[in-house]
Amino acid sequence: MVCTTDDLLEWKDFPKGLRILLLDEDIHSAAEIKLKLEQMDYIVSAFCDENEAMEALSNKCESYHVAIVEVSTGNNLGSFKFLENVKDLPTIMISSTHCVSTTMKCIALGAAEFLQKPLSEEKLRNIWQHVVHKAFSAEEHPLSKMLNPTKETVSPVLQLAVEKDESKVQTSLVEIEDLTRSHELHHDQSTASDKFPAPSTPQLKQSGRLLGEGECQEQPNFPVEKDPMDHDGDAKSVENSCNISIENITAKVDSSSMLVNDSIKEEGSTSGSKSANHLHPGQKNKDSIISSKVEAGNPKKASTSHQNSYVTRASRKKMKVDWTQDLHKRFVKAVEQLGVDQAIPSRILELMKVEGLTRHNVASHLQKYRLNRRHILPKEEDRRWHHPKDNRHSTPRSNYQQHKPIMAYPSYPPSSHPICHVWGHPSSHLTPPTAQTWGHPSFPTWQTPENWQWKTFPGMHVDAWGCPVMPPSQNPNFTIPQMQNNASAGYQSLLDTTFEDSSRMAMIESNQLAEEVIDKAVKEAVDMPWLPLPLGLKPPSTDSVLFELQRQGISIIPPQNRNTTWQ
DNA sequence: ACCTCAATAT
DNA sequence: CATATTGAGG
Repeated sequence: MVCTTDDLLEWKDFPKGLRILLLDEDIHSAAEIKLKLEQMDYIVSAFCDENEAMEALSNKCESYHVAIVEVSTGNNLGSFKFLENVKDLPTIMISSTHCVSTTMKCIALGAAEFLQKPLSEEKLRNIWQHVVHKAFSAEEHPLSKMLNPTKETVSPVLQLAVEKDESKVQTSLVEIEDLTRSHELHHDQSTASDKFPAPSTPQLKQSGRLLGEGECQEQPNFPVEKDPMDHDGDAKSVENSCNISIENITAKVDSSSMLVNDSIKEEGSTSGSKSANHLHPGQKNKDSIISSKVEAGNPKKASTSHQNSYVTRASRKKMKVDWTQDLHKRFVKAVEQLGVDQAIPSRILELMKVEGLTRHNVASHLQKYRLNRRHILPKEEDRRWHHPKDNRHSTPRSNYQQHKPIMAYPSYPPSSHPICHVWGHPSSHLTPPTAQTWGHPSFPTWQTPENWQWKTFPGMHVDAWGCPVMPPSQNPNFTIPQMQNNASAGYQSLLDTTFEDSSRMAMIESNQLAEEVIDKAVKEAVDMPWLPLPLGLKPPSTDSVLFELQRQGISIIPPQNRNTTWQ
């Protein structure tokens, strides 16, 4: 995004000073257009050579707000190339010939608009709208892309007068007309908002979630992300960055939804608005707008930001984040990347790279996530640890085990490669065939009960909410004897002090990871006796185990073990 | 400033 | 009833 909404809000006489990159092979045409644009107080850099233009772009990436590119009959390729390379920039294609297919192609490639020469002043005057559009849709509200741009962009304005009644929208549109006119006189921030809807940028995003929240048995989980590249983890990120946005977040909003919310977050909130909110908890949400109150309570702020006040305040509507499969996948990925115990909302948020998602959303989700883990893991633990037979032999330590593990996280080092996810961590070669992960009929949406159950299987890497990596169809009861005898055995020597009765270990529904868990726990207990025992243990990922083993100087792990283990 | 937990809303 | 959001406390 070249221009943020904040930028816009602080932009005094907005369209003026907009920096335009103009690319037209015809030097005369270029000069002509440049002149016109400059008459409107735009700042124009004209280029006749696309390479020069692109170079200029790369040199000072951020210094253009919009690009105007001529697509001449002879030079389609160059223009397209340029277009594809500047996706960040709202780009307006111009041409003297009218060709539908060319137009379509341009639009498909991300052009904001296609204008036919000659360019009237009318046409040129409004190009700033694309900047605004970009700013809004790209930055603050990726969500908006799935809504009708017009309606939604208008909404902040409408909110001044309208609650949530669609019918009133019509009437309010009139008001907007007025605003539009008045803005011509003095451009203030209202400009941004009232004219915003204007650009008729086609929305090519075809995906979007059509399904409400109903059953939708079909193939709800078919990766809504049309992004087949996703599986490569990160990397990739063409010019589109790897951020996901709209498609994967579904916000249920009423007509007057969000806009620029985020101004709320940092400065906007301050003490003023916040206290205002708190003072009247009674009416906190509902449909009431709190704008006036806020400004009253905070005169200073009001004065400086009154123009954007409605932009800021109008967004007070809550939007509900629908944690789709993909979102959740990202979430889990992030959490694992950080290490379950070190995963904090802000970091997760960063890693997820989902625009429009707030820290609160993540925190909330994290809360649930942890809750579920705690819920499921102790049960697992109980099953494993609470073998009545052994009570007699129990050392103080093992007595400890009887306490219900409440705190959750073992502190094994974060694994750089999460092993497998239920819904697939496609980058992992260990991932089961895709048919078994997501997209398969037997694995419907993550919201469906099946997926939401915290089934765990011994030895499986615990994903998401403590779900096993493997689809249930796989034999859940497999065991891995080898590990016990090899690495684990050596490893165990470190632990003898604590677990003298290895017979008990054998009894434990022997699977490798259970062993590892124990080993790990005991090791920590041994290493750091002053700390309370790690509670709520879960099977560590293979990576972390290997890491630990290596750290201990044990690097002899027959490769076939891993294969058999995870196969 | 942020994280967590608990309460509350949808 | 489950899940998301809001609010308060650490």
